[in-house]
Amino acid sequence: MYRDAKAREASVEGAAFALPSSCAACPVRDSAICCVLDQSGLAALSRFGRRISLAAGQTLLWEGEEAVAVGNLLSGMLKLSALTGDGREQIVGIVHPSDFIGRPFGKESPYSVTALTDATLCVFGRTAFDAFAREHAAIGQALLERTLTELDRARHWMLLLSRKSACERVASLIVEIADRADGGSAIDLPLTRQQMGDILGLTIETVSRSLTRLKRAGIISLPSLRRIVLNRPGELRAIADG
Amino acid sequence: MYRDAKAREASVEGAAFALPSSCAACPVRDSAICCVLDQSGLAALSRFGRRISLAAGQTLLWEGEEAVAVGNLLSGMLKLSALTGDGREQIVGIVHPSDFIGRPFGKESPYSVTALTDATLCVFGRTAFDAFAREHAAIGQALLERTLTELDRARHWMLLLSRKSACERVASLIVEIADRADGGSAIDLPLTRQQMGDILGLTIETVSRSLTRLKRAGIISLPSLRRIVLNRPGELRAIADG
DNA sequence: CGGATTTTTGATAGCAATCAACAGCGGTGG
DNA sequence: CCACCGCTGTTGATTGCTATCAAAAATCCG
Repeated sequence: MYRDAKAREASVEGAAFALPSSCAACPVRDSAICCVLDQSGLAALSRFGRRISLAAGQTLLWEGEEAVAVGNLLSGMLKLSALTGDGREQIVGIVHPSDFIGRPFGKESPYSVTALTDATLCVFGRTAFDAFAREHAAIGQALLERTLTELDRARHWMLLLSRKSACERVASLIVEIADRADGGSAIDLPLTRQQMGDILGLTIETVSRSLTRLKRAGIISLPSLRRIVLNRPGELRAIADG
Repeated sequence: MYRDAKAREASVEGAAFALPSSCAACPVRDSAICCVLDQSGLAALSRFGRRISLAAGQTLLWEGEEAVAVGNLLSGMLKLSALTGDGREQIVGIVHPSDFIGRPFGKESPYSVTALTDATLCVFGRTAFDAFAREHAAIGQALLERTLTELDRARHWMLLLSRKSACERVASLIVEIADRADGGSAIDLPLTRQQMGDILGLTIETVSRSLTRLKRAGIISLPSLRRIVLNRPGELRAIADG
C-alpha cells in the first residue's frame, strides 16, 4: 500500500511529501470534500478517482438513469436539472468548483448533471465511493454537512419559485451572485438570459424585462450584457427579500 | 455509566432487556433514525432526549432563530415553512412520524417547524446531539441518507412549483398522498385547502377549482370534504407528471 | 462588413390571484 | 327541534402578471 502511494508520488514532478499525484495539483484541494482526509485516506481515495473534462453543454448524468459516478467539480460550472413529462425544464441546482456532485447511496440520479461551461471534474465510481465513505467517517460527516447546506438552499429556493414575483426573483439571483463573487458593487454574470430563466422559473423575455425595470429604477446599471453594477445594493436586497 | 442505564431501565414498568425506558415504548423505534444504534448507543442517546407534545398550530422552531432542538416525530404531522419579507408563506417540507427534524450542525433554523396536527416528539438538545452524531458514525451515516433523500424530494418539488399548472400540482399532491398511504384507490386528506395551497404555492380558491375540474373530468370523486376517490389513477398520474 | 445569435421591446392571450358572494356543515343555545 | 352563527369550502367576476407570439435592436464572430 505504501509502495503504491510512493510510486504514484514519484511519477509526478513537484509533488511534495506523500500527496497523491493528482491531488497535489488539484485546484480545489483545500476546499473540496477530500480536504477532511489525512494522507493515507487521500491516497486510498485517489486510487479510484480520475479526472475528466466536459465541454459546455455536455451531460454527465441523465435524470432517471443509473448514477454511475460521483465526484468534485474542479473548474467550470454545472447545472442540475429536472424535466416534466412534456419537456419543461427547471434548474434545481448550480454546481461551483469544489462542490460535490452526484447522488451517493442511490442507484439512479434524480436529475441531470450538465456542464454550463467547459468544466473539469475529479470523478469516482459511485459504488466504490459509497464503500469508501462508509469506512471513512470523516468523509461521511463532511458529506452530511454539505448535503444539509444544499437542502437549506433548495428549500430557500422553493420559496422564491413559488411566492416571489419576476422582479424579486431576478433581484434575488443578482444578490446571490454578488454575495458569492464578493467583488463589491459590480459583478460579471456567468449566465445567459436563458440560463437565468431556467434557474428562476421564468422566460427569457420576463428576465429581460425585469432587468430593464431594475435599471430604469436606477437600482442597477447594465454597462454591458454580462456586467451588472449595483447602484443601490440595499434597495436591491429589499426587493430580493420580498 | 452502566449503572446509569440500569437505573433508568429499572424505573420503568415493562421495559425488557437493556432498552432505555422511553425507547422501549417508542412508537417509531423500528423506523426512526435511532434504529441504527445498538443498545449502548441508544442508552447514551436517550440520556439527553425527552418527549414533548405540541398542540396543532404550535411552533417548535422559528425561521432565523437559534435552532436549539433536533429530534424525531413520534406522532402527528409537522410543517416546515419559510416566509418572504412581507409575509407570504411557503411550506417547504412535511414531516411524518419517524422522520427526523431540525438542523444539526447549524446554529439557526432556516425555516419554522410548526405542528399541523397535535403531535408528540422525542427531542434532543442540538449541540449535545451534534457531539453524539460525530462520535457515532452509524447515526451520521443514517442522517446522511435521510438528508440526501430529503434533498431529492425538495428538488423534485422545485420542478412542481416553478413549472406545473395548478391542476398538475393538485394531481401531484393527491398522487403523493395516495402513494404514501397506499390505501388503494381512496384516501383521507389530512390537509385543509389552505394547507394544500401553502404546499403547492396556490390559493385556496385555485386548489378548490382544480379539484372540481378533476372531479368534473371524472378522474376523482369527492364523496366528502376530506375524502378523495381515485377513479382513474392512471390518468391522474399522467396529469401529475406534466 | 455580414450573418447568426442573443437580447430587448411590443402586442396579445391565458392562467391564477384577488375580491366578493354564497353554500354546506357543525355547534350552540333558546 | 330549530334558528342562528362561525368556519371551511365553492363558485363567480375581474384584475394583473407572466407566457407566448412577433419583430426590432444589439452583440458576437469570422
